[in-house]
Amino acid sequence: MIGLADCNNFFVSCERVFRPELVARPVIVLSNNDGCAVALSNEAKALGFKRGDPYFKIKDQAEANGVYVFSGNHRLYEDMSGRVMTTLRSFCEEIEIYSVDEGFMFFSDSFGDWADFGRQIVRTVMRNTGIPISLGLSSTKTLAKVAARFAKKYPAYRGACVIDSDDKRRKALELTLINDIWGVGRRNAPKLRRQGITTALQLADLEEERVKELFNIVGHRMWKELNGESCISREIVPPQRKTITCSRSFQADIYDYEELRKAIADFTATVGRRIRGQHLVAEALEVFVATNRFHTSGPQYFNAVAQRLSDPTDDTVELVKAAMKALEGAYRPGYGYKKAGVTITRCIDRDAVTNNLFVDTEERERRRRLMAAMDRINASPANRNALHLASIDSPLTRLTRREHESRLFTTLLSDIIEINLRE
DNA sequence: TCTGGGGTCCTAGGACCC
DNA sequence: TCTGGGGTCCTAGGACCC
Repeated sequence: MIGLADCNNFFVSCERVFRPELVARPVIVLSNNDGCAVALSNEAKALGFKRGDPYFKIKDQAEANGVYVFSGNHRLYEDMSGRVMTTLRSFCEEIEIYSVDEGFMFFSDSFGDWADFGRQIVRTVMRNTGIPISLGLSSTKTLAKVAARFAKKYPAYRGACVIDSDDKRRKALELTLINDIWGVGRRNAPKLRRQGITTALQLADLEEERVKELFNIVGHRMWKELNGESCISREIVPPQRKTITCSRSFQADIYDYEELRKAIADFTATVGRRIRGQHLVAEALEVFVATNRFHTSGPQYFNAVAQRLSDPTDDTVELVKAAMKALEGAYRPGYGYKKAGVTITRCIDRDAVTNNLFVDTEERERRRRLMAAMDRINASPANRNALHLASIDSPLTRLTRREHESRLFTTLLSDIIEINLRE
């Protein structure tokens, strides 16, 4: 049996844990730079607000409706996610952390009443973390996803829905629209509809030969999964990252090259910290800059320039040097840049690197210790970025807007909630 | 004024090799 | 006049996911 545990309106639920008065009230969490709505409570959805709505367009209406608005506090959400996963792990042999708010659970033992067991998991996660989840249980990942949708949609399931017979499977697929299947996106849904396929059951009931004709191997895999044949692999140990990106939109367009250099250096320091945390080194990176794509009246410009590292490295100083070189290639004066970023495009395992014969190993070791010391000091929530390269000057925090940020309730001692006790 | 960020996989086509 | 066949690697773009 495979379970999919999905946190309900996750970012909103995280905020509500520490602001319980917001339960049953409309709440919206915004993306970076307070740009778009990315998480909405059911009450906010009922008012007509949608995921992806630009905040400046809905701001007035949100205020008029008494919607509580938050800037994204991702360090809080990451920590809450860890707590949820820990509880899930205590119920199954293996777990795959699929995203910040979803985990696949793998059970080898059989439990008599799966629905009952599922509800026990849901209740325990709520008790341990304060986060409401929906749990789907079935024989494949794709069917577990379908089940979780039902668990979320219909309160009668009390959080857990099980698809463990062919009858239930067919019924569930009949009620599932093609665009609600995991793996069918906005481009392929219309294609399927043109074939006369509107429900998941119609897709599942196609002849296998017909499926091979119509779709590529992704579609074929999906078809098997819908028919109960599990073929999407479990990823219990997270696979090694292939790319690592840090990019941001800015509050206001940047015209100044020096300002852009600082921002890129800051992004590079972030990917450097992350690459070291995962025991990887970079073989190549890429820097991109872009003007505001919504400003159709002004001149548009986008460019991305790649830069190889002669020696694979995880050293922020080396990475910043390479990024500055790439930026030189990408930058054109005269444009207002709205967005920029850095991607490590080739990550390889640190231990798999063949050392360059001519590298100064003593110097390299000193630098490694310097980076380790810097990471150690910066790791504490209270010291966030206390140490950084002089070229940076923390634009990441300076250049983006976050006017509704909540506190680090779970990781910073000075941010913990206060409770007033009255007689 | 104000429109997110970070990933993966698949496929087609070009470069290159023998 | 006549211009192969087969393979790998890399990259860009598309589609999808959260």
